[in-house]
Amino acid sequence: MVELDNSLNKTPLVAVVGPTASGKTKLGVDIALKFNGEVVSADSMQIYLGMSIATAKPTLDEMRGVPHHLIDFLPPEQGYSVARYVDDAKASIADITARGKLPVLVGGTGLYVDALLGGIRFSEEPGTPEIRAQLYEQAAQLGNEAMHAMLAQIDPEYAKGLHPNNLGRVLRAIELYRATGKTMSEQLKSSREKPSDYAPIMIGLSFSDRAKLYERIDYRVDLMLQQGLLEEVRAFYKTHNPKTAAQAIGCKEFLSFLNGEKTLEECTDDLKRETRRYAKRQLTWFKRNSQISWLNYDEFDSYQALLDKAYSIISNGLSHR
RNA sequence: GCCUUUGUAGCUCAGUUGGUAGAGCAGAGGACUGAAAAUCCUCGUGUCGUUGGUUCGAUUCCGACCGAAGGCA
Repeated sequence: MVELDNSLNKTPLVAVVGPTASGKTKLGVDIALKFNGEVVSADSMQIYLGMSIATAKPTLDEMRGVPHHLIDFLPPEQGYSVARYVDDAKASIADITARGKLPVLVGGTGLYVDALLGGIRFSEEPGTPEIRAQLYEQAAQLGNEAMHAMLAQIDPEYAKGLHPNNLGRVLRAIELYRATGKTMSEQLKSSREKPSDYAPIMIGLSFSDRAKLYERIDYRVDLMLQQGLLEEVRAFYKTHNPKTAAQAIGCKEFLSFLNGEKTLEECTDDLKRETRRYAKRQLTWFKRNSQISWLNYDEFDSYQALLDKAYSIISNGLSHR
């Protein structure tokens, strides 16, 4: 099959990305309302049932009647993965598009967004917990350096770019090789052989003054506490034994308060700090993506002005496809 | 008012037996392919409160002043 102009074959969609607390939820809904769209979340924590305050899930009010996909559907006991996300999101997008509506991807999990929009094809092998467990055991005995050296035997190119302390990734690369005979370097190459199915219009939301974003984060954490974050966390641990979901910021920080190890104030400060750091990591991730049109709140007179700019970027983008 | 302690990086504090200084935290930058709100790497020059004095040389010793904390009146 020959593709004359692959933009013609691609599915248009809007993606709203950016750091936590930058206002993606609101903007996403506004865009969906304006362009007859539905929201597809790209958030590795909002997929889970429960922990609604901690993960800042949109409330029914905030959704304003716009259907939201990939939110609040998985029991916290279950693990999840990028590969599964890509499958799930593809299905949602196909469904939305088939009904003649515009998919609006909204979320801050950079890996999920890029894997989906970049058309990355993951290995067929769905992850092998036995091999992984065995490797971790081995690592506990031999140490990080030894495991890194082991990887260097298998895949020197990939090992070169990895610090030995980044154990998770060292072991994942060994695991992949043992399970499939394929090195991570080979996997990285083959994952990008096919072009993406999507023609995204990407909007990044942030602040040119980092301190402003941090103020918003602090404010939002205080708000979460007023909304009953602590009760939510307490109840969550009582009824669940979460795996991935336990990594959620806003969850793990309060554990030491519930244990009596720290005061509520200390935990709240921890939560704010961790959220700020998370926001910074998100910015680092998205900054390198040249497809993103950035809109900085503090460069607009009002939210409406920012919204108008977003609308015009999208209208423009859609008419060129 | 007097006495004591104290004033060093955004914060908490080390330190220099006199040769202009370093930790933790905060913060910044970066990586990222099946746990990603995770995981990991790199980054420390600041009128050593101000001002005089002693000294070849003072952030370090001495004096005064200013600020802070405590004590006595």
